[in-house]
Amino acid sequence: MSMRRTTIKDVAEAAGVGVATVSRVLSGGSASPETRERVLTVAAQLDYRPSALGRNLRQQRSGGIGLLLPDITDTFYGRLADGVLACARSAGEPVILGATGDDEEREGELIGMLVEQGVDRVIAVPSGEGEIWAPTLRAGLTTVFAHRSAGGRDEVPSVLADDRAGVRTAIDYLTGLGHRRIAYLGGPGQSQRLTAFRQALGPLVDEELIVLARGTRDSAYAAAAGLFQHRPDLTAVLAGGNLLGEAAVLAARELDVRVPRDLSLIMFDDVPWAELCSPPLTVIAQPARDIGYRAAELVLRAGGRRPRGVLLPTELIVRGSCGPRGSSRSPR
Amino acid sequence: MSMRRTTIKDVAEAAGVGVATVSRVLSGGSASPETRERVLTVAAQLDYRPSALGRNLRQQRSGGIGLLLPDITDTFYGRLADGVLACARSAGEPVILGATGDDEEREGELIGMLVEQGVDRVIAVPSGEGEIWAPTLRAGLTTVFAHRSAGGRDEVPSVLADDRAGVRTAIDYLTGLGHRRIAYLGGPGQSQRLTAFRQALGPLVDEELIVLARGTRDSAYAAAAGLFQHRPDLTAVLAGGNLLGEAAVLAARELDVRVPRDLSLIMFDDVPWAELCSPPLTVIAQPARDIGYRAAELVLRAGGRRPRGVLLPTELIVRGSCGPRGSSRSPR
DNA sequence: ACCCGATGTGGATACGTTTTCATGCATCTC
DNA sequence: GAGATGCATGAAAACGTATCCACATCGGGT
Repeated sequence: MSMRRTTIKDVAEAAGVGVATVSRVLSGGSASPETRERVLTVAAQLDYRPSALGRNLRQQRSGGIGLLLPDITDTFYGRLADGVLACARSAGEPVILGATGDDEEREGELIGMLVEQGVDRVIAVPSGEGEIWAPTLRAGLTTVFAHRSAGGRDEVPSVLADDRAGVRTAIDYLTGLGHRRIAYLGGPGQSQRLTAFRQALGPLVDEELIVLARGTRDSAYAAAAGLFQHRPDLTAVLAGGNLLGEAAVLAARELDVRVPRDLSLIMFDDVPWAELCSPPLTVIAQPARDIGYRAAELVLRAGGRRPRGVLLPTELIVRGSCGPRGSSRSPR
Repeated sequence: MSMRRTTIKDVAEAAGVGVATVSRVLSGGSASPETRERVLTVAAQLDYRPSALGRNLRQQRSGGIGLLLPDITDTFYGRLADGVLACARSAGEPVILGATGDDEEREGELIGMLVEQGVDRVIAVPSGEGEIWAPTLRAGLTTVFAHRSAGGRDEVPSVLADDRAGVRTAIDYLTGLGHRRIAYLGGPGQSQRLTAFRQALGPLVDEELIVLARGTRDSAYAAAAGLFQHRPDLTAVLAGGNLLGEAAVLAARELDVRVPRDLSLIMFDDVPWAELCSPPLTVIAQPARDIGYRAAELVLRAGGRRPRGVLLPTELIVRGSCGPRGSSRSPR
């Protein structure tokens, strides 16, 4: 009833050769044409599939590539994951997914699990400053950071969107419309964007208009609502992520702040619903899928090389959520 | 420089026992209290982590669980995946993710890859009627279907949302508002919902008002736009998924069909942006995360048992996209 | 006092693969 | 023609673990 999987031994026997030869033929090693032919036909005939288990044990690594994301529910990371999957599939490599929830401890546990599984190639959106990565990195784990680079760990190549340029064009656009009091709604692990914001705004920057939220919807909403209530004089907001943008739209509606008349809104990340909003949201589009794909490429063809990171362009997509500075909302 | 991982042998040596004993202690087998103690402390001291590679090869299976989804970009599947991840993490099991794109061939390839990896437990949203699953199923793969059940394969337990009830309440709601010409926008692999729609509508059903799209945004938009243009007399639409709903909103806006005045719209699946739409979308919420979690539970504690499937409740969330039947749009 | 069962233990084996090494054979070089 | 060189090949080892089996020890029952 339950028959054993056909192994390399069966193939060798059926083909009348040694197992070594079969292994060589299937791994692209050298073999005489007739032997190769025979082995291949026999293997096909027996529907032989090499067991990854045996191979992994032998070469002390499980081919797969690990993917650690803060939240697979976020469409941005969904698209990123999709890119990774696409590239991995074309390479025939399995992808092991883990959700860190932007929590360093959980991230550490997941890394441990990956190592235990013999995974030696990881793509990650690092949660903290990357201290957790130090020991594993030293142990020889091929790592590529995506979307965020971890502070100190600049030995890890990273695939990033050009946040600096994105923020700059957004700010230029807003100041060009006459805005001066511009707020920034930030999420976790985006120091890059935050400094770019400060830099782009220059002397106009108002530290009180910079609000950071944690990764959850509630936290984002609280941050947005608090900001709007506390500073009715602001006329424009840059949301550093689709979650923040969603919160901003929601809070604005709740507090009767009209967009774009009372408030101009730009959101990082172009999501499908940005067009469905009313008004449609002006966004800074990030090539999420490409980020994932490129990261996978990097981690796959890193043959001991330590490739330089990649910076992908962003694009300002102007829709309807920004307008010229009108009369700022009247303080109550 | 590069030192070998500590193996079970090292632990055995350091503890002065045999490898078998160490293995037993760590696997919860029987051992004398003092031996157990000693082994555990030594193991902790050496920071020993059992290699999944060796274990997998030995017991001819790689603990992990496979997860096959049509599209990880879709927030519904994102939430589903999140549920699976949550459950798997609490069990310490890795999750191997694959995106089928609702394509049977790709699904087959992915199954093959999983089997090759030694994965023997799979959660899948099956693409077709499930014929591809027959051989693998017979080979002893523990499988649970999520969100969809495959036609013939009723030997596979499945975790589903109660589509029938969801469709019924939606239709009841719409007919209660006076609607008679109700259209259905369907996606791939949802025969369940479609038949429920026909059944709930009874004699009112108009086959011309049933439109099926493929899984892509373009296809969904084309279906919606085509439907609206072709049949200006319809007054309500049930979209069988968030992608279809998105397309419907977009097409309606493009064609100057006002919601809910000209057209009432109900969408399957409650997504965050449903509230951001104007008007906010009335939806049939599905417990996507629970579906994933329950499926993972099923597939994890299936100790040879073949558990019965699970049916999870849906909920009609009334927002602002449905209204009483007004004057239908005037045919031009 | 003897036997028997229960219990704890360690040696040995097997899992399927890749890779090293030695062997045999054919071809080339001087 | 003898030695050197190259190539195809198979036997064997190794990867780290779980489990089978044999053995020893101990306690209790007859």
